[in-house]
Amino acid sequence: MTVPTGRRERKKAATRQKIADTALRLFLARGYDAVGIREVAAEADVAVTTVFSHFAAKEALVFELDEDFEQRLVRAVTDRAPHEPLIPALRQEIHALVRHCTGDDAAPVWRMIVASPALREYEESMRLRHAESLATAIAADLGLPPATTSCRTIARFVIDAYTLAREAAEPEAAVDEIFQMIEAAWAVARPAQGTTGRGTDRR
Amino acid sequence: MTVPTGRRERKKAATRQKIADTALRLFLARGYDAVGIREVAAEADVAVTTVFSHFAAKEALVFELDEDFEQRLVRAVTDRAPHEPLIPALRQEIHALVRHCTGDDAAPVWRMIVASPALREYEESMRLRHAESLATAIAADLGLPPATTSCRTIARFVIDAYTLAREAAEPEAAVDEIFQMIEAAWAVARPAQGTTGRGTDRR
DNA sequence: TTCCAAAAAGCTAACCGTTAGTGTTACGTT
DNA sequence: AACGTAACACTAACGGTTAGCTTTTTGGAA
Repeated sequence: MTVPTGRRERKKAATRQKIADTALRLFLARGYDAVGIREVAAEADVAVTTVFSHFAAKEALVFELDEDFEQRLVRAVTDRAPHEPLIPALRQEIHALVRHCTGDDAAPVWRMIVASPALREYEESMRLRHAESLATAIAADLGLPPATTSCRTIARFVIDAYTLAREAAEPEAAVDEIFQMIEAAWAVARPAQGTTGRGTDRR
Repeated sequence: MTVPTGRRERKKAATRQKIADTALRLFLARGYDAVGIREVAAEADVAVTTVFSHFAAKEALVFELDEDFEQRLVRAVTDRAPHEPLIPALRQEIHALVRHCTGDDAAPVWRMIVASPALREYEESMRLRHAESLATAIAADLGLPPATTSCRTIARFVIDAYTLAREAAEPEAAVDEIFQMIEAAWAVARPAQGTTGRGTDRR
């Protein structure tokens, strides 16, 4: 039972990386829609089925780097310091995420995403799944049932903030502006807080 | 230059209707994913290309009835009585829309949509387009530039309200709950109102 | 009435993303 | 050394979608 980096796992990771790199290179060079899966597979010297055994869909090749988005948001809720209120913690995390994807190194990829309707649609759908995870984390943190409406609402508002801020002329200012609105919305939501949560009122 | 209902337009509309009816009937009978476009075309006695000349995609066959959703939201903003505030007008419209799609007659269609990931994804993407239209209408109503962040934010919140309320245990109550949050968010947004709008402050 | 331009519909044939089915190779374990 | 299995390859297909081209229908002009 050798646990760490076996050759098999290394080879698998290498293949995956090779596919992702090849795909991104071709996409950036000639446009996402102009490059087919068969071509990516040929250029990476793998079979088409191998591509789909590593990535769920063609769009997923582009969002490979974006993997930890969901975890970061959830952790911003669960791992925050005691007595730290919820919304500011999320605001800080969204700030970091927006800053990251508007940086110069990520700009070409982002331009490609905006240019392709298929990629935009895929991302939106992905973000909605993230919103569900975030809602669950928030509800758990407050000791509320997982599908509480106010928690789901705030979670979606936070995702909206991320999406809208990126498209704004001044992303950083937009984050603050939208989070002022979210803060106000959360203040009036006041979900009945349970007793199995973290115990201290730091909403 | 005969303007109104020529025979040509009537026949075209009839063909379109026949396709939509056939498709919905087959989808409800055997499941959305189990019925292919070629089968819908054969059953409606038209060519496959004719189906796609009337509907942009397979999913659009299901949302044919939902066509005026966008217009209703926009009109809720533009056609409201003078001095009537914005958010309550939207709340009322969302109430009506939620009531409509949770009614008994629409229930089977709705169940089908929820059961199919492809349809869910398509609907979300559609709603986002609606949010953009709504944002533009709100901005125009206030005499603001079309892409004002606070207007886009509120528009997305309103769409979120529609989506979340439909999935809540008590949809009507959820609409009111979420709109309390939206009202608070809008109150702090306070976008600088221009002078070319409708002139009266009835935000 | 006759004829023409254009809209609507049809047919064929393909493209593209994706998957099922079926091997084959290479690795980790015993 | 032998075995089980994970990774990958190959073929062939399926379903949604579109391009290219022909045929039919229709509204209006000559």
